[in-house]
Amino acid sequence: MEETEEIKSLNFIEQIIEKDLAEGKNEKRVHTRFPPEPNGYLHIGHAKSICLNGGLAKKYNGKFNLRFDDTNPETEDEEYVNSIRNDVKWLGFQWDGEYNASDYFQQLYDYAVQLIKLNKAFVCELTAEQMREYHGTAVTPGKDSPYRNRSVEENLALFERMKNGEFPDGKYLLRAKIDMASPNMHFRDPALYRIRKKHHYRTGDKWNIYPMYDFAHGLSDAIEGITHSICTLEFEVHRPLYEWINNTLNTTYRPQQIEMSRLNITYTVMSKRKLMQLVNEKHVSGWDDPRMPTVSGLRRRGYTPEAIRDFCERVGISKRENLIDVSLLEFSIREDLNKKAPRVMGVLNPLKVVITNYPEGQVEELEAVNNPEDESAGKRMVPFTKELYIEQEDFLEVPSKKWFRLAPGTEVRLRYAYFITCQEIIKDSEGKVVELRCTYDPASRGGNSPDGRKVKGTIHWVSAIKGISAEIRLYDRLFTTETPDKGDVDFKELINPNSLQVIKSVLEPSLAIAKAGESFQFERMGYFCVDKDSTEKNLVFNRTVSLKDTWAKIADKN
RNA sequence: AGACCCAUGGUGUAAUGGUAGCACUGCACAUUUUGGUUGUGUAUGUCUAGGUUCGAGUCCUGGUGGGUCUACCA
Repeated sequence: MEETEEIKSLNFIEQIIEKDLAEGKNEKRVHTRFPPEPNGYLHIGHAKSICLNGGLAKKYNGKFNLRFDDTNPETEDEEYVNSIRNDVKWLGFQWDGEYNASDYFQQLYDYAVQLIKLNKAFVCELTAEQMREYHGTAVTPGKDSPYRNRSVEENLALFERMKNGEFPDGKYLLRAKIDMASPNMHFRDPALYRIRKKHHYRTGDKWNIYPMYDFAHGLSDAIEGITHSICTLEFEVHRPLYEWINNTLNTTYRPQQIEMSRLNITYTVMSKRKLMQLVNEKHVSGWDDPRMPTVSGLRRRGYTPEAIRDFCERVGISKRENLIDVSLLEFSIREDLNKKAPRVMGVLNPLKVVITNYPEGQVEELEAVNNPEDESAGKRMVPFTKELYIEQEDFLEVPSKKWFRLAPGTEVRLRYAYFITCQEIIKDSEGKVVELRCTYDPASRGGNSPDGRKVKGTIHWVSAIKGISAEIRLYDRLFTTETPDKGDVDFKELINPNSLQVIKSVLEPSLAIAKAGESFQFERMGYFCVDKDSTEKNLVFNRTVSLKDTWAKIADKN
């Protein structure tokens, strides 16, 4: 046990933590946090962050906070807070403390006052356009604001009046006094507080000024005693400012910001802004549309927390740009569902089969295994009748040499039932095959012939009279290209028009009592779960993911 | 352009100066009452040029390529 742990390699963040621990840094504490802004639903990139931060706290016997980074009253909302809590919990993580940046508004204000007193901040009244002008560019230094040398007293008075709501939005701005010539743009007297007379979903109308991210985030981390503050790569250039603020204000705790790369997955987009657009412009049915890479969408699609955690583990932690093949996500869910999902038979696209030598009106209950991967799942009975449905794609009038399934004159096994042989094809006026006449071998009951005769193919089936109908929603990737948000065309033009296909199918009767959220493997077809739209009268299933289909690959090649 | 960051098979990630490994994907075979699962095998890799060293994916320098920043968003 001890040995295997030592063999397992550490990611770069774990290496930093173990070094800190070894050096006795932070009183040997590990305290992480997940700091979402409540302005959208969580996606699988957030899930990765939750798994990392929550997992690190668990691994190093530390603490893990959930903190809503609610410093922008214009975009944030309670609805998002609730969905975020729900998603984090569902993923299997329990936070030690739940906080809000808005809990610290008074402390943050006091810190700002302190900064003014240290002559490290000033009230500026340049307009946004003027600011841009004074800001300089990457190659040219900026210019000092003409308001930069106000007295401490004047700054204090102005800042207080900003707080008291004496000025309109945008009139004044509290800025740090650092260095307008710094090559790091974030050091060019960054904005700390802006006037925004907006109702905040938690603090109401109490505040007329709101702190900016750079000011609020590092201080919130310090206030909570966070030791390792993990964020994504785009905040790398903010780190000197993050440290400047905590060092200048001489906070008790000095959390360390560590940046890692974002998660990207092929054939989807992973930015809240773009996901929001898909929702608002009705390209999907909502944040929880099963095609969305949101936690709620994946959940509705039938993904399990275990599969998502496994995926987040597999993608790894690093600082390079990456693009994870969506097949890795599919691997994780297949692996989990393969162990757990009960097997059933469902015919997606039915083709009628009449067993000509089977007694009219007879119903036999045949025994079927619920899960070959899990003996404890037990067995069930499936009704067999003279008229059945099989999958349209399991019959081919002119088969290739590698075809194992049904064709004129060939024999196949009906799973858990009988060997049948196709004797006759019935077509409609357009030449489409609408019915098959087959004979069965009564001696092959259960699926084995006493004479040892072998069949190459086993296909699934459902009794035509005992089967139940259901709506099945088949999902495909939401976009037609691997990286819809790269390149010149607008990502919405790359939406896959066939990402949702709704069909009417027929399922074995045991599924009549399936509950919303339950997952099944429809043998040979894939994993399906009951959608929340499902009712007793109209069963609705989502296809979570198809099974690996070796035959489709062979067929594709020809 | 300036600052910062990154560079290992198709993809992702290990190797912490000493045999380039693992996973996904692909391909092949075996097993199979799911063309599923499982098992076995296999293909493909250290961006480049120098340097340090007995020895470099790892350290140093230059180049190249990619990313980020230049919001009163986070």
